[in-house]
Amino acid sequence: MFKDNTRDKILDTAGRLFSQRGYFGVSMSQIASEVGITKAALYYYFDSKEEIYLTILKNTFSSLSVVLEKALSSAKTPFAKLFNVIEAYLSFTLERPETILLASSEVEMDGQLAEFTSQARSQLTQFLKGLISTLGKGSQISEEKIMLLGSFLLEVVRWPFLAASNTPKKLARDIINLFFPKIALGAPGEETNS
Amino acid sequence: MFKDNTRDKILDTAGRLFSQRGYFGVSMSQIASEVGITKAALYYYFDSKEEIYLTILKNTFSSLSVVLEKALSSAKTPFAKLFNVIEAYLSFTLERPETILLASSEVEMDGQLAEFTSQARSQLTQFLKGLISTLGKGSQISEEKIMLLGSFLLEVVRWPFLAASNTPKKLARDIINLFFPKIALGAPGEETNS
DNA sequence: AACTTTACTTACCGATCGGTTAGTAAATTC
DNA sequence: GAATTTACTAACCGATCGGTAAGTAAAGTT
Repeated sequence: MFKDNTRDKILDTAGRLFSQRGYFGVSMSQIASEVGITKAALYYYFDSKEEIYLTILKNTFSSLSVVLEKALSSAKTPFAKLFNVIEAYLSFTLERPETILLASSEVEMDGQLAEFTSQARSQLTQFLKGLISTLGKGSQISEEKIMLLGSFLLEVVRWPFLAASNTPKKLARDIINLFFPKIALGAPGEETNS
Repeated sequence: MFKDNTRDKILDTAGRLFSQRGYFGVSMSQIASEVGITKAALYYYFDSKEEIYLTILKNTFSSLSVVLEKALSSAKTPFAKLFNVIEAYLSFTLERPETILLASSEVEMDGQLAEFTSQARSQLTQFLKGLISTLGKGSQISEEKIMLLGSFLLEVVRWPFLAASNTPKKLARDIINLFFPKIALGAPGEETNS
């Protein structure tokens, strides 16, 4: 489980620190000393502080999209897919608030960072909209609801008191019940095996 | 509308900068130069960077609580109160995302800051819970819903695409419809006069 | 008119910032 | 076993950080 590869250790440590103190709140020396190397060694693996940050973001979003695609294909009915995706999304984000938080962090981003995060965000929104549209035909689901659900999910990771007292499964159930009260969720169509 | 009082100008400018770049992303020199004074002048009005930050937070939360109390007393029926409070809250936060964002910003806060923000947050949650409990007797409203609504409202300010395409009034209506679908909101009991 | 207070500025402080340069012990390649 | 590559360290860079000390022009007080 723990990495002895230095590059990965840098990314893990930096990710944790960035999420706790923000991009500007973390110094290269801090990262280095927590990893147990010198600051110069960071520049052996990365060209700049920004590159470390960007790498963490990209890794996180690529893991997330794998998880979501897996959840999507692990069920048959549209509503079971939706439930699985929401649950997978919640599990992923609530287990690593550190990394997800980065994407919507305080940094008024320049150049690459801005481009990447806005693209990632709209990609996620698109994914959710597409998913919801597969089941929207029969049960009339308003555009407002979809926007609210999308926002809800994109930001859920910021709710520490929600995360603390609920499992992802329970949260997913509550959210589905709230947004789609017509569907009884006592026994969801499929169980994920994660 | 614009302030020529230097102290207020410092708070306005610093608030905007902090919300864009985070606490650590803003330097005292930046604040000073945007205000049009020297860095040393900041220390004539405030003892430290942290004091500026804290002052902004306190001012914002005290304005907010005034707004909420006013909304609460501007309607008679519980549901009209709820609607007015939600709308007032949305108006307030969506109009000044800069300042509200500070309270849940990236800073892993120490001492005073941590104490203040956690207290403010739980105060808001308590306010909402109290409000909802006044109407929860008749219409059964689950604890889950209340928690979700509280989270929703506390974090709504972070949804730029929601804020961009919706008025506070419309958003408030959508949220009420989502959380309390039984109540027809075509014509809310009272209109606020803000 | 002398004095004090207000609202700043200029110039500086040591510490830390992101980043670089030169070197080196150990492992790998040839 | 000589040469090269890997994975770093020690020492340093100019710039900027939060913060301070001393001074000052203007306004207010007595």
